[in-house]
Amino acid sequence: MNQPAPDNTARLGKTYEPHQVEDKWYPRWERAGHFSAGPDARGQAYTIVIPPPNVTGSLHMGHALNNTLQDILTRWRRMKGDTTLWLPGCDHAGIATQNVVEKQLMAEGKGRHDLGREAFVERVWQWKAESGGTIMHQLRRMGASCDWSRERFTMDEGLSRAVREVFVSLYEQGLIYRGDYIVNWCPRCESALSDLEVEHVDTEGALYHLRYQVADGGGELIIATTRPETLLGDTAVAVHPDDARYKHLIGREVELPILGRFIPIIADEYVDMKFGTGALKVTPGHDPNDFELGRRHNLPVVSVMDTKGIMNAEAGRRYEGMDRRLCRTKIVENLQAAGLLVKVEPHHHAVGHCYRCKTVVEPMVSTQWFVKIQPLAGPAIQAVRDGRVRFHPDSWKNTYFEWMENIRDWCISRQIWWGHRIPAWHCPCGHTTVSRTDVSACEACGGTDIHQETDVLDTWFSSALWPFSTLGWPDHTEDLRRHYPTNTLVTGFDILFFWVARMIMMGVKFMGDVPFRDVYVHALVRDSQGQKMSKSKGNVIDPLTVIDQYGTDAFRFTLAAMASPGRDIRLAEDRIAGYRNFANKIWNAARFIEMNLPEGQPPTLDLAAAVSGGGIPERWIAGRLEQTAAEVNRQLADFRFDEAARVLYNFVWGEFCDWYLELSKPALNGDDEAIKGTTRAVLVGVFDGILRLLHPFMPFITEEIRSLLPNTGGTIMTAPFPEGNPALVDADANAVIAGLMEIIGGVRNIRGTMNIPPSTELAAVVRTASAESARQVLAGAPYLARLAKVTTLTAGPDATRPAASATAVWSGGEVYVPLAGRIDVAAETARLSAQLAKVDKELDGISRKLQNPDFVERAPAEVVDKERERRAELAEREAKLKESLAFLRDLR
RNA sequence: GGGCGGGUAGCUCAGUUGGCAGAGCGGCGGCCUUACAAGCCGUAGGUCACAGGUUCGAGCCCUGUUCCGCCCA
Repeated sequence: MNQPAPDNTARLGKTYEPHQVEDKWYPRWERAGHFSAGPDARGQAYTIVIPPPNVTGSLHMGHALNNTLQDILTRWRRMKGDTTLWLPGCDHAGIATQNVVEKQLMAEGKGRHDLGREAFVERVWQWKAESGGTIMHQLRRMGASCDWSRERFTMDEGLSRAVREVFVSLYEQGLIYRGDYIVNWCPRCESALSDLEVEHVDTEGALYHLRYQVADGGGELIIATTRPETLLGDTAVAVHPDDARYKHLIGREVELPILGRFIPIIADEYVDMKFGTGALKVTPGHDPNDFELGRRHNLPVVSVMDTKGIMNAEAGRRYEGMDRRLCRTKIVENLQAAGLLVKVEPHHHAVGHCYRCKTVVEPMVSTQWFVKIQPLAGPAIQAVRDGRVRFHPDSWKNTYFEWMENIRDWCISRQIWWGHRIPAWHCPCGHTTVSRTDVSACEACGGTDIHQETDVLDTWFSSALWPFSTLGWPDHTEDLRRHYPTNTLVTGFDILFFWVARMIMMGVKFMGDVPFRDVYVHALVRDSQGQKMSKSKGNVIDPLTVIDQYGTDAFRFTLAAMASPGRDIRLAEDRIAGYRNFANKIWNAARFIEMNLPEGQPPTLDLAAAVSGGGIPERWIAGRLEQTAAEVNRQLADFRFDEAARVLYNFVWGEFCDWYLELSKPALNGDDEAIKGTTRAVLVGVFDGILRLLHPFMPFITEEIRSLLPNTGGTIMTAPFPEGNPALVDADANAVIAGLMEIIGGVRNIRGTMNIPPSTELAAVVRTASAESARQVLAGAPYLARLAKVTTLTAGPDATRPAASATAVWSGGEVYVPLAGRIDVAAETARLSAQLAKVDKELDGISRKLQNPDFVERAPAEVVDKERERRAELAEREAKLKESLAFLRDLR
């Protein structure tokens, strides 16, 4: 400890300045190895794997919330003595990362094909080395206590080995297949997307009604479509088998406009008779539903676009080479000219967009790799049903079941270069060799003219393995043994399907156990208007700006306090300012304590011992600390970060600072050295408990203050977390303090409403229920003097009301404040009448309740007793108020 | 179209087996009180979206309506 400053001059500054403190502690913690789970086992393991952010990403509010909560859990469990591992790392984000580097190339006037695959991938690695993973550094500013020695990247050698093992193993078991199917295709990325990677955006489109001529003079058929340009790929028209309007046409043919091809009219129950005209054009090449329909009816598949969304030769000479959008315009014009366009109706529909680049997705048929998902989904559903994985809030399991039960096969191949290349080698003989190690010859024919599959895997394929691949799987490592299954996954609901569900499937499949026990699902952070933050809206608040402005601790506390389950967070800036003030409050409490410590002799830190020699306020505050500690533990165990934060805030500010610090002053300023000593000890002891309780939420300020005050040495990061010792809870002290608070409140109320300046000294006469109570009140004289400026105090069961006094009612009796010459009878009458009205209103309600025989008979006895007790209290209060009012009337 | 979540003080939000409607910010009045004016003391402010129902008792449970948001098709 530094030299204490002389004469009550504070060594600590008047306001808390977060920046140097933050810059100072983080590197110290990291250097000291406090973040590392270490190789040695100590206590039980507690493990969290980070939801790996994109390597291209930078910290946004979602990350800030997500990682604050993980850090609170991690720091809390670390202080409780667990071997905690919070494993950090990034995701290689295939399409996103490739886009970033392609943009760079574009600026140089080059495309990726100019470089070739190998050079391009090399370039991406180079980009990653230079600018990737900035978010990992930003997390440090959040105070995140990740074990950086175990940082992982999905493209690391080890994780890539895990990917290969899983791919080959699934392939060998027949759970991965390759085939021609219709998939979501992004013409800009020129790659397939999984169903999940398509964002449906409500769009104001149009429904075109087109006239098709039935062959052999059978009249005409009007079909309705939102995508007229795809008619070039139509291979049938479908109607519902029960549709009387069209029954007679089934089996005949229509002439496809423009191309003049003849296609059959088929019947299928898929057709919705109520939609449009009830006649559906069928384009198996460009619509997933039509594709299924086409399979059922053995229809040919015609693709009329290339991979960039440009019409191809199948579209006919007139349209070949046109962009699909232009083609739509042209074709509508041409149909109209030919008299084949019946009408155009406005139409709402959801249009699929690429979630990475927002391009309108084109369903296309191509050769892709798929995971057969049903056999994996079953056991993963079971794991949640059994409670082996629990969701918090619990209701998310419904969403999980809903999705898992309707899950479709997962398209895992992507036509990009950055990612895990599929370990399959194609041979001209037609055989494909899938292997854990690179091969140079076909396993079927031995031919060496083979080439590796050019597709890479969906990034989520590797993310799905994250909870075990990061721990060393497929090797049987010590980390894996100790830390799998991990304990808690903290994540946003937006990746529940992308990631959480797939991790459960893969964990159960390859590890034989779930990847985590608890999934805490947090909400979205919105702006103060409730809008989703987005760059295009310009309403993004940068977490780093917030940190600069208010400090990391205040920011973290805000996020924790607002993390109520099942509700989005509207980030209101004044809320952050409020918690910045809270940090300052804590700082000033430290300042006060520091000023009141004697030079060179730190007080004992044994709180229990100190309390036993302390006064009523000491016994009270120590007990309240323990109750608070118990509550905080309870709430954190239940993932109620908001409740834990609130309990702490209220205790620290509302009880410790507002009351106890004031109550400690008479002793600290007195002459009794023994009392001074115990008071100091309790002050420091309770405050140290507060710092430890707050540490998971506010790591920096708590460490800084603890280092400045007497303590048992070492970092607060590994100081024991208070569990709440019930033995220190003192009901008698609580009651005495509660009474004291009432009396002080009563005097303050009189002072405030009667406009008596705080500086005016008052006398008070307290009527009590007993001599014992009077003794306790009188013992509180120094507190009343300080907190209510009552300098003359008398108390007793028979205390009489002085003339011209204002009255306050407390549960033990009344408080009279003589105000000779000052009392405004009218004002005092009004004040008491207002109180009386309130009491009467409440009393009315309770009386009515108690007069209701049904309530008395049916409600639980303890509830009825409580109400009776309450009524007695109120009645007494009412009587006292009436008495005081009568007294005032007599004064007139 | 199907599903989920939400509507509580002027604003942002709590309200955990149904039993006294709360906090912060803002408002109003008073205070530089030897930790803190980013503070202290006091105080006002509510048809718990609407309509029914269950219950002795509903912000909470049930049904319907309405508005907002999200997910899926």
